[in-house]
Amino acid sequence: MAEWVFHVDMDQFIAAVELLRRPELTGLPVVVGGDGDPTKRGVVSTASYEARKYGVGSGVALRTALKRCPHAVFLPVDRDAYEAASELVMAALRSFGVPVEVPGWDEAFIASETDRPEAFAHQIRLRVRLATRLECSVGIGQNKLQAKIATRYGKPGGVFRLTHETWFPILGAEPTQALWGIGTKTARKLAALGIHTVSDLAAADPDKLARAVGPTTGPWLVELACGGWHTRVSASPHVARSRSREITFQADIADWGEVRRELISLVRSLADEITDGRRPVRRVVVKIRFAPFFTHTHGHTLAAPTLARDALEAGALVAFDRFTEPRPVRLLGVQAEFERLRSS
DNA sequence: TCTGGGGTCCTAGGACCC
DNA sequence: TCTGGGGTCCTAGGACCC
Repeated sequence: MAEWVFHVDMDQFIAAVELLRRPELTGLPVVVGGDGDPTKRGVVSTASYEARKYGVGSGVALRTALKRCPHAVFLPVDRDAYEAASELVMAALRSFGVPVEVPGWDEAFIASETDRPEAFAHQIRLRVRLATRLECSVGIGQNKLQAKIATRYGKPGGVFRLTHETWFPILGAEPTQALWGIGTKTARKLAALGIHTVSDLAAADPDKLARAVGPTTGPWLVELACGGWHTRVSASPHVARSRSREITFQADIADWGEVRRELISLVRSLADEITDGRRPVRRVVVKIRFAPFFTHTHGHTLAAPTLARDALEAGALVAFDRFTEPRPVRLLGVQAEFERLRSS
């Protein structure tokens, strides 16, 4: 039997969870984001397929979404509800007794040996639906990259297979941004080198790309374009590197004393979240986005790794005091980096 | 398109050491 | 006495993803 990788991706996950408890909204354009008030600063987390017809998708500003689709139903983000739904989905996937890797709330990779991958994919969809009443799409591939990209072609509610043989016929003429890991910035850099399509990138010289985008990233991009991605599906639990809290103010804050008070409150709430027996924090980083929209960070490495609230607060203030230009602040964030586990 | 919140990994330059 | 080369860590920023 052959080894296949399956990528399970929930359809309009957040919107679908909301529709489960508000069935009367089914068929309407539903937009989930921020605190549900589309006149405030914030972006769309997920829009229902009905709303997407109006150009409202993930990442669009709520105010823009309101203009494009004024009759949409706007709902606040309810993290706890999505995490609970996600747990049910992942439990259903693990019930197959094969390795399940969970890179995000609404998606998972599964490795399994089978000669009938489509049949297994349909089994996955059935089991998820029975456990959660939610729909998903399943991509099938010979590695994680192929499976991940295949899902896109299966959406919504379908199954699609992508292999070494079909990779270039299906993706070769697509723009480089079709690949997972290439965004607008990298696509633009590649275009400047005359690389526009996946096929162009697959044929590019890795050394030349290394000089353009970095020693690791360059050769990796070529490998991506060839449809290779040689990492195994790993069922081992995710070990967090960091934990952060950030807040975008509804109006920019010009009073530096107020920014400082907001920081203290942020770092205290962050400390409360991470004191439950995790690894100690070795470094605290403060992030400030100034008006109109440029971001700076300053960090402070603690004298010794700790989970003590006072030490985290003091560390955050040391980092904060390295910001010397008091300009109006749009966003304030604080990040705790955990002590790294020593390998070997 | 006036741009959230929570993450991850990579890059490049400087410090520091031998 | 004006100066090599390699390794590694730290730091800030960039890019990307969901």
